[in-house]
Amino acid sequence: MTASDTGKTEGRVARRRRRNHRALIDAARWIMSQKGIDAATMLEIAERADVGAGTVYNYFKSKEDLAIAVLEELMHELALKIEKVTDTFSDPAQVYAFGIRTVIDTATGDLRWRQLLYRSEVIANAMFHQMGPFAIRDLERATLAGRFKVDDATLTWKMATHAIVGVALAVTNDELPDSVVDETVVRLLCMTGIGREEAVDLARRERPALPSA
Amino acid sequence: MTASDTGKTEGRVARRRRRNHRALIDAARWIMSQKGIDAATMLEIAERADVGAGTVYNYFKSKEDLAIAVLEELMHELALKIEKVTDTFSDPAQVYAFGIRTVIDTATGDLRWRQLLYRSEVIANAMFHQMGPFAIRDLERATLAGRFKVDDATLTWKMATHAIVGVALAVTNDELPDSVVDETVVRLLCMTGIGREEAVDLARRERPALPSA
DNA sequence: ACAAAAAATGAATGTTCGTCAAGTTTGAGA
DNA sequence: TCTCAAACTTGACGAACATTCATTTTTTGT
Repeated sequence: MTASDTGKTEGRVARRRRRNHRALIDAARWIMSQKGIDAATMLEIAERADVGAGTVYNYFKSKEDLAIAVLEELMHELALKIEKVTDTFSDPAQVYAFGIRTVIDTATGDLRWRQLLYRSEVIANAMFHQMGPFAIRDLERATLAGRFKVDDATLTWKMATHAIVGVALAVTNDELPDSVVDETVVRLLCMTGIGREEAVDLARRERPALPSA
Repeated sequence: MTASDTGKTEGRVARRRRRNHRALIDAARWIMSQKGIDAATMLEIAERADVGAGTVYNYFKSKEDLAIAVLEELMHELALKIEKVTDTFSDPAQVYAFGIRTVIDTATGDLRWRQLLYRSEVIANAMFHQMGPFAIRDLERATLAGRFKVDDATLTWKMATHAIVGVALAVTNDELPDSVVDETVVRLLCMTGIGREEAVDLARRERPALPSA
């Protein structure tokens, strides 16, 4: 029996492997989003994906491995959606502003995301509470002393900064009023060097809805 | 029998409560630092603290609760140590630079910290890989188009930024060479508005050792 | 058609968290 | 000093779970 007898050239096996892989990620994504990573059980995921309990381990080394796959996919999809919407924007600053805003909104408003990011909340909280007050004071002093001014910084770092801060903010706050998100976006935009007034303007501009699929 | 007969006015009970509380945090801290939060078992912690397995739950609602207490204490202690060293600095910019550097160094170099911050690694990684490339590109475009310039930003946000980015960097990289940490500190300092040359200078200055206790 | 290789299966294993009934300590009043 | 109720401690226990593995099923090459 040759490959061409059993199906397409690619082979049934490869196709089934892909189907199972997909089904597992989909199942894990659904369940983990509903109950959080810890509360989701491997058996439940396996059942929903319609495979035996042991089969999961042919596809993912461990529960953590599976959770990573889910997180990566979720973030990748969000990035693509943002990409799609901003494709039509003419102002590149607006593209960026929309991206930040959308990441924050999604992490704040979508309960499924909250569940998945849950654990980082603990760490972000501890950081804010324990290190924050000291660092703020030091920064203020250095600025008052005229030692810190403003200068443009490396793009990569600004990016990392914005993304992480935004999500940390989103995950750390239970009920984030719209006005706070607005102000946050403005402040993050200010860090890019744009003036505050323009940042306010950018943040206020109407935002198209994300594509749902 | 009055309170004064049984010990100090405060009472034996309160004292034992404090002793146990301390012993539990100490034990949890030791064990969680060695094996990570997940691998540390409540029984092991109880044994090391010299209390019954059930007693832990009279002091902490859950394992997570205990882990939070440990994290907060650890970070608070680090903040205090930094405070102590920088007290003698004359240049406030140097105070800040030292703080950043020390947080990064500690999170990178100290295996105990790595263990405790472990889970955020997953999220930070996913963020960097999935959102990073898009955000970088958007930022570049906005900058090339002349839409983003440089301006001073809110102190609080810069603080949050620095702390989180530094730790994310530290936790996300397995073997971080000194030169990379140097460069990182310089970049972070640049974001405060100080010029690059001075940032390099600040980062290179000799750093006193932290107090060990 | 057959046997060897690969994958799937789900019952069994070994741990773990958190609970709880039973026992112990505490300290105010008699 | 003795008594008693409230508060605390204890360790055995139950339920739940991630992961393993011997067995069965499917696939592949000849």
